[in-house]
Amino acid sequence: MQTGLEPKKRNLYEQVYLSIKNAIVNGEFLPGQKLAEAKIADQLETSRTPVREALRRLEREGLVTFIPSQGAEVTPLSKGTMAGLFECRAALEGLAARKAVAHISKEELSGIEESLLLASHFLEMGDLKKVIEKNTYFHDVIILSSKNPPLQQMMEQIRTQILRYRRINSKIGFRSYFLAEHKEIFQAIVNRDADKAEELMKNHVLSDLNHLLTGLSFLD
Amino acid sequence: MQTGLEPKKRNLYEQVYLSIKNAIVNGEFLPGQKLAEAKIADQLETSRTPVREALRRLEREGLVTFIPSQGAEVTPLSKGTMAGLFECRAALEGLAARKAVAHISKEELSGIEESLLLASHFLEMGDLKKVIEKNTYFHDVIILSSKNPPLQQMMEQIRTQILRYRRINSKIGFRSYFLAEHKEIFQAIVNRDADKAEELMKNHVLSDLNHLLTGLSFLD
DNA sequence: ATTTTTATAACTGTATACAATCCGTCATGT
DNA sequence: ACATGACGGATTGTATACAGTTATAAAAAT
Repeated sequence: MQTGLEPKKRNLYEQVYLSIKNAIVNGEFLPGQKLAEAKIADQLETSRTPVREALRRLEREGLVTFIPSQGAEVTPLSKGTMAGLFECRAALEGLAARKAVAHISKEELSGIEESLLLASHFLEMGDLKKVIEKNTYFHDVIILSSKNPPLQQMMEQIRTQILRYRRINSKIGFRSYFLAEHKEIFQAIVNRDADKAEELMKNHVLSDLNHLLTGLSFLD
Repeated sequence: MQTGLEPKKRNLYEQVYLSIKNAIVNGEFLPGQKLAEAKIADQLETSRTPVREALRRLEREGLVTFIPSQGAEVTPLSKGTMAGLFECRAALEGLAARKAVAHISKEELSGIEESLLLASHFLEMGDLKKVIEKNTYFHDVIILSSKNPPLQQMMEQIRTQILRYRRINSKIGFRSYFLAEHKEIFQAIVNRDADKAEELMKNHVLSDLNHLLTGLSFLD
């Protein structure tokens, strides 16, 4: 629906998709909550059609679960699912690190190097937001430099799902040694040691899982 | 659309989904072919709505690609994508084998053992259809026994995509030693050797990739 | 009081109508 | 001859109407 006053937007369904996605990841829509199409369509001042499409796409990403003839609900959270997601992430991101050794470019490498320095800097400054940003960038580059599109697509799905688990216990600070681990992985890639890069990345991810698990005692 | 004569079907969209999926995997819809919603809706004697939903779901599984404002097309095939898919499969199915060591049940184990014997039998008899069936069963059980739902879901997506590449060169017989590899993996699981099970499974999958690549010289 | 039945409301699933966009063709001008 | 632009057809994107199903709750029966 276009009122004519607002700037014209193409891809209405994309907007709807992003709105719902944010609402879920940020916890405005709670796990298990029912998502009635008409209600959401009203809220976003659009019709049911784009909402349906958006919900289907979110189902694809695991954020929404469809129950036949009963509609969609926000996918519930569980420790078991989280562990499963992290195991997959460890396997796939380990693979990404391995492939990165062969395919990463000079520019990508120096991008990582710079981000590591900046992360150290922001960590000293206590700017956690920026630290997380650089942390994410590190993983972004390695996944991209794997030059494996199916891998990238799967990792994107996994990461959005994992984000929900991070958000619900954002109280937990991050592990102090994650930055040292990043530097080690970086070194392994620079040294063209694929086995080591993969192994370090796997452990890094699984260590992240353990850290997160300690803060989620109330789940399941 | 219901004529009243046919048996009543719920989940019309499910039917549509399966029809299109089969058409793609079996090569009736060719890679790159444009999929006009209205045309398909006519063919299947339904309306555009279920077709749209089915296409979105197929997009999720990588069989269909959407180009904004231009609709859907059958995802093209490429050697690069195939290699990417197999690398992911190797990583994830390796993980599955590792987890199976910890989680597989007595029944699942004897199920595998029996299927291996049957496969040997059918191989001697030259019943390739049955051999492939037992082959698939072997992988099914291991993936299931990983007891990791996200892993299972991803593997399902990967396997349907890979199926397309198998179909286009079904001329290639399978490798004679795949059965021996299955037996080795089975032994590693029985012996509770997680490292070995993972390693063997990875190599098994990558060997499958190499075998398939030789028959696809015309791709890309 | 508890259970069963029935009616109604709410919602999903499907069909169709309408609007916006894209693509190709043909005409016009240089 | 070639580039440019306007028109028309086809197709996607969106809205809405309608049908079928499920859930809810009130009424009836035990």
